[in-house]
Amino acid sequence: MLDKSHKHITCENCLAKKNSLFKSFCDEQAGDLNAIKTCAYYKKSQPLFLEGSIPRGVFCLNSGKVKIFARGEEGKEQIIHVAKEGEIVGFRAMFSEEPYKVTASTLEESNICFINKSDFLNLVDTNITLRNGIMKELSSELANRVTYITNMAQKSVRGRLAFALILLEEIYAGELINLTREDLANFVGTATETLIRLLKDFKEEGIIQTHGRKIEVLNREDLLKISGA
Amino acid sequence: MLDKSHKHITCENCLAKKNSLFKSFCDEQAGDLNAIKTCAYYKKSQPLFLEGSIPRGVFCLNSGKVKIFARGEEGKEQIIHVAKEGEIVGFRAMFSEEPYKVTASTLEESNICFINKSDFLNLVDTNITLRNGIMKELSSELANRVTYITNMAQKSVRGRLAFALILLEEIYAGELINLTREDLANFVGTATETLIRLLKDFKEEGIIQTHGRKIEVLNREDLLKISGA
DNA sequence: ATGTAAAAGTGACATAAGTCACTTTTTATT
DNA sequence: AATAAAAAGTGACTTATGTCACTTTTACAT
Repeated sequence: MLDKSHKHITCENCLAKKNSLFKSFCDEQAGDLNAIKTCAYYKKSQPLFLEGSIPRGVFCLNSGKVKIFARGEEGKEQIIHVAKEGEIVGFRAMFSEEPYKVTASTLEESNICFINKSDFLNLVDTNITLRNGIMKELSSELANRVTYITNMAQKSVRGRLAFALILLEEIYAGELINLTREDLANFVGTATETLIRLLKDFKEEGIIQTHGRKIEVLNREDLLKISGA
Repeated sequence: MLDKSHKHITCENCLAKKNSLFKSFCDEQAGDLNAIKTCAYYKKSQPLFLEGSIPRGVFCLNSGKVKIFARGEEGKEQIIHVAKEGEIVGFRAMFSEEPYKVTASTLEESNICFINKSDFLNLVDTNITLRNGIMKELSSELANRVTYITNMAQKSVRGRLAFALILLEEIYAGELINLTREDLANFVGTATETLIRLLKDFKEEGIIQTHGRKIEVLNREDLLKISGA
């Protein structure tokens, strides 16, 4: 296998930049960013950081997918978010002086850059656009989580699965949804067996189709309806 | 009944200030704040703002309790937070250019001050301590919601009720918890009937005691154990 | 004080979803 | 290619929780 561990990504040419909090950066600013960031290749299932550890900086996803999860009392993972290229992971922890409350781990091979905490905070202090972007991002995540909580509290598992598939279809834009059944169950908040049975129902109803483990959404409208109920 | 509708609270003397985001404010700053804020008395069950409406400023609770809730598909309230004196309600919406995603409504009679959006944003722009406090607050709320989501997804209703009672005991510090059974059910995320039955169990187990509708926690340790499971 | 509406509480019943114990299939590794 | 290990999937069973249809109690307005 080709060793991609030292693949270099320059911020100026980063394809993910346009979807990121750094989208406002001009070439010069991107150059500055490039100078302070480091780059790393992650294999599938490698952690970026662990719950309980001390935050040292932020992770900027150039390619790949990363799951962010907490653990419930019995250690069961609760996946809070699946991050894709362009997203900055772990910036929340930069502003609270606390250890991580969640773990981040790659779902597939990924290229991920790292910006040191003090460099990042320095950037936030000096760049008003970036700062406003971050405050807006924090706010809108907070609003998203209200929906998330309401869904968890009020919807059936079937409804939550439908909602999760809609979200994941957007995250996997173009590609097929590629998660283990266990990860998907931990995102939806249910038992793996229940999840498999519900996926089977959706298949029989012609709403989705599977290609091995990968899931293709055939009828987004139906999912919306089911998620609404 | 005494008309309290024009009761004036000065920020300099505000008892809630020490628990608020303005705790760092010196007397002079408190005076400036006092000059821009307006004061209002709210009766029980009055809204501060409604889901879907345009945010015009923030609300600073001098006394009383306020519930913040979203509505699920069938219109069922999901209470996300119960705010108490000292808390600033609605500041999240100041940074996203979007309508409110939640409704805020008093749970009891309350004295609540209002700071206009532009004045508030101006304050945030010019006062670094306040701004850092807000970013920290946004971050820690985000972290809290991770726990909230995990609880909703993984705990039994009994466990969630135990957890909710622990939170509410802190919010109603000293006083007895005073919520309708419906509100409590909408906080826990369950049916009112189920909630009532579970409260009965807790009473029979000697974990809580009721005084009319008000709830007194007798054994916090047991609640912690139940919430853990 | 009294009537009315809202809230609290109870009972019976249905079922969505969890658990356990498996088998089968897929995926990696030597 | 063979083997082990992980993931996917199935079946049987239990139960926690929601729903509906009530009664009783509490709180408030006239």
